[in-house]
Amino acid sequence: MVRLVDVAKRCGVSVATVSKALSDKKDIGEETKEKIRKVCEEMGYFPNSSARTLKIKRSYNLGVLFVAEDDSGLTHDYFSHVLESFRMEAEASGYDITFIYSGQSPDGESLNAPVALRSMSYLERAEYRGVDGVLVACANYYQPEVMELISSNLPVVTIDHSFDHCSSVVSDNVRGMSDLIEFIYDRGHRKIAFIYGNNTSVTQNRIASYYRSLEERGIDPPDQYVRSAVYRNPKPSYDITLELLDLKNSPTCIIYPDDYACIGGLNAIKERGYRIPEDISVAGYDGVYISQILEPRLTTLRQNTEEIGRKAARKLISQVENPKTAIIEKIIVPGRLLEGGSVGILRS
Amino acid sequence: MVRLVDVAKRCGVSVATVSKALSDKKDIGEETKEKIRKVCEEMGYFPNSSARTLKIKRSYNLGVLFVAEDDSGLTHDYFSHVLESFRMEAEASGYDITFIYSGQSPDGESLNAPVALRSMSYLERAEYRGVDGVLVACANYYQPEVMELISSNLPVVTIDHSFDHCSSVVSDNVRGMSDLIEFIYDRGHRKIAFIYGNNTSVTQNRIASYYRSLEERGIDPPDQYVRSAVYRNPKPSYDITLELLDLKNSPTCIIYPDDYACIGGLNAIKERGYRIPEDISVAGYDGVYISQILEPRLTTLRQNTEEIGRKAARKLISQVENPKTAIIEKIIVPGRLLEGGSVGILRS
DNA sequence: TTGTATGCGTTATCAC
DNA sequence: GTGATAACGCATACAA
Repeated sequence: MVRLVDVAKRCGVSVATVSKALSDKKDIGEETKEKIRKVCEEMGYFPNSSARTLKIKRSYNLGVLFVAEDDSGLTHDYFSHVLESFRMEAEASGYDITFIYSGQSPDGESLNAPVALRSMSYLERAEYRGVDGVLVACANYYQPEVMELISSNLPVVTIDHSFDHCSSVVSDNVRGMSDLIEFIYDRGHRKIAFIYGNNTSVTQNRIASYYRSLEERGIDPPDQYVRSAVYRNPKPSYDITLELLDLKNSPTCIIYPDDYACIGGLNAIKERGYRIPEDISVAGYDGVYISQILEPRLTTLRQNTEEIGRKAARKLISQVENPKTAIIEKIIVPGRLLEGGSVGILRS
Repeated sequence: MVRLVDVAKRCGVSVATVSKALSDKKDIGEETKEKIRKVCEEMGYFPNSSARTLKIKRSYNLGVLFVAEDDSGLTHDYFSHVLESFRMEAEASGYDITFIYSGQSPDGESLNAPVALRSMSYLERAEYRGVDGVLVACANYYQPEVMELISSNLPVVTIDHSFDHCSSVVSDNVRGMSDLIEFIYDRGHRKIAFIYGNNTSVTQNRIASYYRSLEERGIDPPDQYVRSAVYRNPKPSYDITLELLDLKNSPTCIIYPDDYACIGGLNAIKERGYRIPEDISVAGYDGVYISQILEPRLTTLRQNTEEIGRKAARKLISQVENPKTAIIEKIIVPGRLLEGGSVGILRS
């Protein structure tokens, strides 16, 4: 590794001059700057981020905390897309990304901790690594450890959940669900069932929006139509679908927690010998890749993960770079209806 | 942030004593150590990783480089699973993970670079961040920038591609394909087509293994049966499937590049009005989640992503921690056949 | 057994 | 305009 002093020697100037030249300070002569830049190029000089961070207390590194309910971690379709977009935007602004996790190994002992101390909380880990800010995406935001991080002085942006004291980027589930209902209603459906996922604020918004959208259209769905299942898990949706199909007053369209869960429904429907969308209509949520390569393509609501990730990165970075003028903000990102072909037109 | 000097003061000892106590050096009294540890706990002390890294030249941070062909990045199913497993193993050993990327933004200028210099190569970025080692997963390993990284002195482990001078963890594609062929053959199929993906060493291994496995069974597949398509893209596989179905001597079973591409095949087959597996059999590759919730479940070869990620982390860390005794090694991880139901039994 | 002093590579403050 | 020099927080060789 070539250091500042190496290029200083080569240029016949002091390290201070080189440092200032590279920061483009105005008290260095233009010719000197030019020469120094040239030599840096030649020698392949880049600063040492640890030394730099130590000195200026800015790491140009962002932490990412993701705690899924089912430990799916990075393999979670929705989050991995958000993260990818977040990463690209952060990178474009010169920031690196480091995962944050608590040192809590399964057995409660951290094997190779930097020092012989108890394991760190998320916040401690973030401070230890000196990240400038943290992106938090979480199934359950009310874990004490997560709350500690969110309540800290570190810039934090949360995904799909809002706190008073911290900016957030949330997918517009209210609008999403109402768009979905509108589309389904307009195709003639009146008996619309909704199988929802695990209890989170996202789910609550979707349920509320489901009821409200139907109410606005003079529909009061029976309780049997609103059922609880599990995100990304086809089995519960499969079971409930069979039950719904067996109702004497069965729905003509079923909305699922998400596209994966919807596949459980597809299997149940196939098993009963019904065709989609001729005999029964279905809709998913998320608009994941797979939903659009199935035949028929799923009617679903594509969440705008690119935009969510990008906005989250921008917000977090602006908070890091302008702490004074940063305002707490809840950014709502609308999704887009993918019409697909799984919701049929109902003639009365 | 509470520093070493803070706990030193509180304990009435010097920073050196505290530092050594925390590193559990044997030249510090047991009572002193105990007291220091207690105070650290109370004060919530944790070291500053930048300072520590600067001093000892070990960051306990691993870089991850992933360059996909299609910019799928983290959203790539196979890699995200490998990475998740890698991450968990690394974390269990006290390592953090940072993404490595070149500062090359689309327009060739890095907007917010630490200093006014040209953008960094992967290697330069890794050195800049001071990572202890790098995991490389790449569609094309022969890019100069990737080669530079792999040829450097930094410990590197590659995924699914081997170089002489650098350890690798590879999925056993030869065995995987032969297991698949064996299963299909044993169910009575003799006319087995193979649609393969983009040209990589992985693909080459699968093709070779396909030919060899058939040859061992006295089968010489016609050229029309071996076709080129694209990974994770259903369209090319869809098109080719139609062509295969229209052959006068059409195959009884088609093997696809991967499970996603296979879905393109399913659609083509459905469109022709054929049933799976009664009229035609199909097999995928990868064993992604979706493949096992479809009906019928796909016959496919599940790559052991957990094991690949875990082994890669272990290998990389051992290389970092024991550079002297580290041996270059190619670790081959076998997959597992998922029988599914998409390959039918053929009676002659 | 503990403390003092030095340096890791950088930036920033102040002289010159 | 440029150059010493003192931090930043930590680890270690060496003194005590």
